[in-house]
Amino acid sequence: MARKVRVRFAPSPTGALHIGGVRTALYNYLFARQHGGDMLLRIEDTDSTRFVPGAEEYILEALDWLGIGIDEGLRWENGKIAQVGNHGPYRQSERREIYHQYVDQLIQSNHAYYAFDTPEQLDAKRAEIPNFQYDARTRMQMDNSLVIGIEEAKRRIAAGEKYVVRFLIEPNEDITVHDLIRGDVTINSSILDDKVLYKSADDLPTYHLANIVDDHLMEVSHVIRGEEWLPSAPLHVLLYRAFGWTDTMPEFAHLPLLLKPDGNGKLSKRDGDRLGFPVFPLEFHNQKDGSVSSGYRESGYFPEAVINFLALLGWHNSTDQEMFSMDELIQQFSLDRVSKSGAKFDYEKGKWFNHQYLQLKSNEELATIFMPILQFHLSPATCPLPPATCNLLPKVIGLVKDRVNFVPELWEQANFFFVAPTEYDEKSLAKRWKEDSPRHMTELLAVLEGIDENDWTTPAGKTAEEGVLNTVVMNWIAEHEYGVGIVMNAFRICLVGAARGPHIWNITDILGKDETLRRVCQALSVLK
RNA sequence: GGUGCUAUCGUCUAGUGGCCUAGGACAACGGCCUCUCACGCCGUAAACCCCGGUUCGACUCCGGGUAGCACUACCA
Repeated sequence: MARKVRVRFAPSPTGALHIGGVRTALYNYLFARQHGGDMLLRIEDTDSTRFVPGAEEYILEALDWLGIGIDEGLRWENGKIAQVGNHGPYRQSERREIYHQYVDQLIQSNHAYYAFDTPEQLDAKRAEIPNFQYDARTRMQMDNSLVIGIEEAKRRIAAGEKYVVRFLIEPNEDITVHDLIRGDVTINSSILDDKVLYKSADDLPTYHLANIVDDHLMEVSHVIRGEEWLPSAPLHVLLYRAFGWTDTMPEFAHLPLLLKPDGNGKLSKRDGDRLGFPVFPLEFHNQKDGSVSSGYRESGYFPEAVINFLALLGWHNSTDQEMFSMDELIQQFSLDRVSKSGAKFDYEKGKWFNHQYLQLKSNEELATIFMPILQFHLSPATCPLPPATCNLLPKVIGLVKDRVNFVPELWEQANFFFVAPTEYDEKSLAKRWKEDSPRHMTELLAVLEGIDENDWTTPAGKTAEEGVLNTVVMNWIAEHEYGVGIVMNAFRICLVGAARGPHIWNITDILGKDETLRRVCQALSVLK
């Protein structure tokens, strides 16, 4: 009896969604799709003090941008949050009554107890006793219902005293968790402390309780989450046992962590700032601390590239294939091909992926994306680009796209098509602008002037070398025994302002006769 | 400190006892192409953490070290 696959991604709205979280979401999504199951999204906002406004919207929008679809729970629809499914609500802060019931169940079955020790008292205890832990060895010295009795505890609660509910863990029991990626992991219950399950201060459970209750109620079949949860997995197993839900306990898979590109440790927001790359899918303006974090979307990444890059950070299909569409990933993804060790985040590889996907896009599609960027550079004011410029765009992009990784970089590669150079690159001049260059250019001007306007543009279907311009200019060069390189490079500097860019006749094609001549004259007047 | 997880080129990884003289990709370097800069193509350099054991044979299995990471909150 195969259970329907239901997985969940359950982020906390404490800030922007970290790229590691994105990968966790992606693996969950791939697994769900592959098995024809459901992908749920639940918000774990049980820490009221850490809530960041806008984080929820951010997470949902980011997943939507990346194409990680949500079948149930909270999702992004038409620019706002929508809730779907009949296991809701899907925000833990809206499930208080549900948790009350299960906390009571645990109290009544003696799997949990009330504790009144304040955070300050606990801190004092920890300062006083090295390695202090609230557990079987110490709980009878503490201020809880095990010591004072349940009646007295209830009296104090009724009197308004703050309390928590702790899980009572029996010591000296080996607990084995089967992990789909790592196999059996066994730990002894004595190292676990009596975890706080519920805090009356904000009338909310902690992660551990809420997580188990929700996964059970939402009929989650597989828990795929980060490795940081592995140490508490045995606690979760104990919780399933205490509730009597072992029959339907989900299977676990703990994913390796994403590590810093340099040095050691988990990848963090600070690494992105320090090394200059985004750690978040979308740009995020944190309303709580005022910080701004850069995002992959705003940096010019395609969602497909981010997905492909992330998918391969910890998973591999054992072939040499590198490029995977979402559909291919869904088809081929497998938890037992997920690596066990953490992966250092290699930003350079991410750029390469984006380069690949950019080459796959049509010039027209890229033109659409590039249009606003071009407009910004050309005329930051509102006036629309002239239609002639717009029509030219796909052709220009076709000439330069193979040399960029990101759409915004198109400007640096193609700016001279739209704006005549006013300055000339020092290095290029030093290397390519010779003593004879002014004379060459003056003569070239005359040669070009003699070419009929109708012969100017390379005919469709011909290569740049097959046009009239090439024939005429090459003949002229040969006739005077000028060096091809020396003339062409000087010419290029006149048109581009530097020794770079596509084939020269591709440039003259787009510039047209008038503009080409104008630029040579201009250069001649500036460069002596 | 305790507990757990992990360990192949700089990085992501392939490798499930003989196909390994350890494969691919990114990055690096060199060459080709060429009017330039790129792209592209070709090539070079680059790794099995250490010590034992099992075995005819170990990158692969076992044990022990070591190292890295995670967890050790009324955070998730």
